[in-house]
Amino acid sequence: MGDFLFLELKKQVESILNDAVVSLGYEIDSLYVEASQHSDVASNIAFRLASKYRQNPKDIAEKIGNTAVIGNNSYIGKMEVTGPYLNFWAKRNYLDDTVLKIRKEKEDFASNFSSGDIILEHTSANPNGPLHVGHIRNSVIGDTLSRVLKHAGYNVRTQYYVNDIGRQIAIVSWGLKNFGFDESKKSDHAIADLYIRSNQELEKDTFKVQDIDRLMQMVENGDDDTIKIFDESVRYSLEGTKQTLKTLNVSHDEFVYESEFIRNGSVSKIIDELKSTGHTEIDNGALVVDLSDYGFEKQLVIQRSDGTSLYTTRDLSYHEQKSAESDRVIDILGADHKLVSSQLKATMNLLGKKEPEVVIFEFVSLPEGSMSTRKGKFITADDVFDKVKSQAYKEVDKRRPDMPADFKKEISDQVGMGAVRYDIVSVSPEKSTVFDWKKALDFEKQGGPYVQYSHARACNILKKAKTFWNPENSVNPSVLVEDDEVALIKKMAKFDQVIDRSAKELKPHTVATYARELADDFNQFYRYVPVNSAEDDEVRYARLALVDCARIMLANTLYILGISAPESM
RNA sequence: GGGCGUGUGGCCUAGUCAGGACAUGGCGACAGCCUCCUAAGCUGUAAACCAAGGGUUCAAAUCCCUUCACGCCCGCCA
Repeated sequence: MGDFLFLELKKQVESILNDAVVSLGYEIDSLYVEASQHSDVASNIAFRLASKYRQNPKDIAEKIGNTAVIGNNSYIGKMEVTGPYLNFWAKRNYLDDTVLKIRKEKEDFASNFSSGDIILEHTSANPNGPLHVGHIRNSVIGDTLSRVLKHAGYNVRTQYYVNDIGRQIAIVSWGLKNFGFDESKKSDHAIADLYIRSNQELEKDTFKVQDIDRLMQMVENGDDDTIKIFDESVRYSLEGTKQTLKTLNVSHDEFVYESEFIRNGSVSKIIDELKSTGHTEIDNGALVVDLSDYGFEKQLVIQRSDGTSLYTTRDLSYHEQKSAESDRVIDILGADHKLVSSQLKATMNLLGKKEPEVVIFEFVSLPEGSMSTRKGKFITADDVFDKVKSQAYKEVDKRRPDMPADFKKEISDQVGMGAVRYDIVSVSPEKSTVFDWKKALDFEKQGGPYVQYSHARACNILKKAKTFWNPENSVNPSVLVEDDEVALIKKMAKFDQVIDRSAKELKPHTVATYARELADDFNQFYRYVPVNSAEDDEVRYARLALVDCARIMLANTLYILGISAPESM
């Protein structure tokens, strides 16, 4: 029947509609088949044909309804014409196949339908301090997206681009030389202290700014001692960042260092390539690229008048490398990169290279304004995680007072981080948000913990059935006829569409919405349909199989969201 | 000044790109439910005509125009 369920059903409806439309002599570009609240799938194609052919949409819908032929060997059970709408319902075998398929394929259900190599860059925060609540929006979006794309079948490599050569690292290194390193603190926090303190010093005494310029020149000229201290600064900062990301359940396959591109000659290579396009010129001693063909009024500076390279230039080299090593390049970037990323895309295009697909997310600000590492105005991710986890501990303690402390600790860590990740990923990236402690610590209903709880409930039912039911036993899914059972099965069947769309549109938040809906349907079922106490054996076993399917799907959805799925909580 | 993004019940939010059948869900409020599988659950009530105004269309939260508000950005920082 194909690899899909909902998508297969949709395809079949499109197919019979297309046959009907063609045989009636109409021409149309799309069949407008979508999921509907009135049926399983519906089409409003009659409206489109009505305006095109100047006929009554109801008549057209009627004609199509009379012409369309539903094959026996399909998922479509019923077609109904409701005024101008064409409604379709799935047949029983659609539900049965869904249950059987999930039981058979488990976490591989609706996966591996795409292929190709993707390099996905995310987080890439400057190594001059700890990650703050804005950075982790990048991490969560990037990590979730990489999980979605992997499930879809892509070979995804995630990269963190380390800016180890910029001005702010020079400032940190200057501070490290002058003030020393505070061993008592988490390394990235100690680096932030140095960065903030150094900035204050530099503001007071502009003479010292020359020190920074000198450090930058020395590092670009390959001075060993300077490189060493830069590396040390970066290593300290990154060490802390990696810990933070680990707590968030985020990991990168590779860390790519910006300085590499200067030292291995790629930067000078790309400058030559740009020159040979004929679109560069010298402006006040600096080398600039003319992007007016791409609608940019201002020229892009790629080399300073003192001959040193800029971030932009090194980023071009980095993208040249990514472009060569993969089929698709995806960047997750904050809203402040909108302009530079479109300039980068234009320049890549000018060079005749693959452009990155850029996912932009809007800013996270504080109630008192935007964050700034330099001014020390930020809330660190570590701080949020700690507070959320201890709040979660209180919640667990309240509900499961008799459980041992290590259970409470483990569950509260999972629930706390689940709440954080869900909270971040569930809002679409293009919305700017304001961080609010009260909201962060309030485990609002129907967030991460809600989905986790639904999963734990499913596990609990199965645990209770262990003595008399084996998940490997074959069952007859056709006895699952209650409304709540059918609704749950249909929701699970739609997983293929969710992954497909999320991967195509690079929108991770749709998976969060789906997770919530799936949990809704499961809880509904849980409330109204008895499983272990069902009177009939065949029914009980089929329901256990359904619970097992729900367990698999909830766990899988949580996995894609990077949230752990506790069996008990 | 210009560019990009956002504006949905008291608060947060889905839906907007591919216009259609009663605008999604939560928080908060109010009223209930321990129903045998964990009440981090479930049920019900009140509450938005989708920033404002115009336009296109048989049909607009969704497309176009204008205005307002907020956020981000605008060449030798990263």
